[in-house]
Amino acid sequence: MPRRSVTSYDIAKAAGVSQSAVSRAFSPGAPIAAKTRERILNVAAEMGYQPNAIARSMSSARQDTHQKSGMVGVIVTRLEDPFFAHTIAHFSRHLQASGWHMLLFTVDNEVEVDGALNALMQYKVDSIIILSAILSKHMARVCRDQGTPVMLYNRGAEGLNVNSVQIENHEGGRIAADILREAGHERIAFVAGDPNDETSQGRAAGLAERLAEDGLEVFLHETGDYTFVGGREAGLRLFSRVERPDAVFCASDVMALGVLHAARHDLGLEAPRDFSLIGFDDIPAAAWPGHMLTTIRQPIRRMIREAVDIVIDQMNTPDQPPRVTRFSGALILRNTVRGAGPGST
Amino acid sequence: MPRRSVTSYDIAKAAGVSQSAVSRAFSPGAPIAAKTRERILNVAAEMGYQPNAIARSMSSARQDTHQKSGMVGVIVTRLEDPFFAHTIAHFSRHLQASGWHMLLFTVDNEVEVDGALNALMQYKVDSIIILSAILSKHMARVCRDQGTPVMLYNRGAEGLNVNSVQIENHEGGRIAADILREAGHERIAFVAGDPNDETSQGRAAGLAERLAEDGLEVFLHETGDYTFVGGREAGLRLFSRVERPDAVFCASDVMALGVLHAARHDLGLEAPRDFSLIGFDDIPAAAWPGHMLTTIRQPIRRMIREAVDIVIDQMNTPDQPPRVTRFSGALILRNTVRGAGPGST
DNA sequence: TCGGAAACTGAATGCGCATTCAATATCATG
DNA sequence: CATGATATTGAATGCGCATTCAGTTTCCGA
Repeated sequence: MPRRSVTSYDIAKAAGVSQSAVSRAFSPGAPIAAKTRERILNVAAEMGYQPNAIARSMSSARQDTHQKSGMVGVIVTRLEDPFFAHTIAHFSRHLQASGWHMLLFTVDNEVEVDGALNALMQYKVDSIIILSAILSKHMARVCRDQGTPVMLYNRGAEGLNVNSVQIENHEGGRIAADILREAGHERIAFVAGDPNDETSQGRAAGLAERLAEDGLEVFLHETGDYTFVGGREAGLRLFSRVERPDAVFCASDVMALGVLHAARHDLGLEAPRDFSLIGFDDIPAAAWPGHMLTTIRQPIRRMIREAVDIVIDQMNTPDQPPRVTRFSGALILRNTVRGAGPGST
Repeated sequence: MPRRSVTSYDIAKAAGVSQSAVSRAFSPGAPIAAKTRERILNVAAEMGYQPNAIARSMSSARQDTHQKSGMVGVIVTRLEDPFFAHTIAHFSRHLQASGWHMLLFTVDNEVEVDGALNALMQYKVDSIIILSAILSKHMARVCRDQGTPVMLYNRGAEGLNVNSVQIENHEGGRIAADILREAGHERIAFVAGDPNDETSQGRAAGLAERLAEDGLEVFLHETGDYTFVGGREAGLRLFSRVERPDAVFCASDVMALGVLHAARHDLGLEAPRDFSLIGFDDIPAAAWPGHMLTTIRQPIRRMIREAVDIVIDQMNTPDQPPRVTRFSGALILRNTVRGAGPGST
């Protein structure tokens, strides 16, 4: 049952005008008499006509720069993570509010990114946003050659010549170290997400640097895979040692909550009584009454607005140099660091 | 700087063949000599050519049924909710694994659905999946007329003539009521998500029905807006009454966790000592050691596989009658219901 | 009232690709 | 070696729309 959908020609015929007129009726700013436009729009509404976005994009290919598909490609890892879910939700809303649509890819490891990127290029998306994943030099070049702006969110862009918006990881690590040192801790452990990724490494480096200034070293290094379960296991390992850490800094809140639950419910240890704990991100669950996790907050609303603004700006006026923005995390004092409660500042 | 991207013509010229040949080289099953194809693919690889998905979709419009864009439109509400984040993550992976791409829309209320739907139709997506939102009769008709399969996930499709995959809400409510009655509870409160939506209502109805069989009524009705904060506030209201409920059934785990944290940390009440608590969904946080929430699990992997399978099947062979599938929730016994621990079955 | 500018309008064209159709090349048989 | 069958190939075409270009109409001022 080949049901062809209504096209601009059908409307043209019905309204007694040319196809061009119909097209113009739907193009803001196109030269067409107000009355004509209105009549056409009425007919179109009656017949349920909507311009075909695909065809639109096709025909715009003749234009100056390149095709405008109206779509922004977004590549994300670990969408099940509350932090990313929030991030995507915000991206989606912002993009939509500005009239852009989101073509979403989930990837499980950084190798898949290239595949997703390829698919995105095939769809001629007008720009690409990559969350927490690495971009190969090769694909960075390809995108640049195509004139497709790329935004690396939550990752740096050293030598890649693309945009980037991220939190100051190193600085965040320092802040955590600071408050922990102020509280008098000396055996400070670090729980990495993925020890090989830039994010974790930056936070660890900030911590180590600050400790070094006091002649200290990171007491123990653990890995929690950026998950609750991983954090919980890391916590179990950490606290089963003969010499236990007296404070733990986790590269993410989810892992910190894992440590907290492990300590409290598996081992009977309480923060901040028996140890201090700091997370990173400030996800909603960090503020739950039973957690009250002290953490470094990422200003994700501002960060996302910035990322979206940059990308939109570059879609509108191409060939701009890439922009790199870093945001500072803010220490959110709750109840998991000794002597540093919400009121104590 | 109008950088036109490489087209099939460029490859044709470089490989000394016609454009048709290039097209065929990229179409599995097309009549073309193996040697020719190989040569073309090599040239293409060298020149970084990838067929333009948009143009592909355009040209396929001449075919039998309708355009194939290779995209599935997904509309979601409350993406920040862990339950939906998980759901979307699974949808995304499944769809990708089968070679489909996901055009994602986030909507904040059910009115926006129509807008998103319109945008989706403009992009000629090959099918549409709607998560937890209502589809208007009008748009259902439009989609049907266009031949675009629609899947309502987490919502029924009474009188809409579209596909639907959802959990048995009513049955889930009964199961919750059952275990609570077995535990001897009599003052059972219900915390709705949105009291007007089908999901919440179904769960409430199941609860009420089962209680009625014992001559009981739902002790108190509260609303938690499907959020942690909403659940927490509902819990506070519930437990500040002179006559407190002795059990609470929440329409979602997030709200149940809100009730749990409120009871435990704001009021010093403990489950199951002072009251019993059951949630719905079985999100990861329900299993955290500090929560161990008894709940009704949604088999979301199976549900999503089913939803995706139906949709893909209908994209491949159009004009099938809509399918409706209901899944049963499973009671997951953890530690928030009196006398019904994990080992007690 | 008339000429010219400004405002509209329609015919024609191409975006990049898949497909049809006719032509050519290749092959297996008798 | 001839001949029909089969495998490949290229030229031409259209998908639905935006835009260019060449009219055609309308509006002003003189």
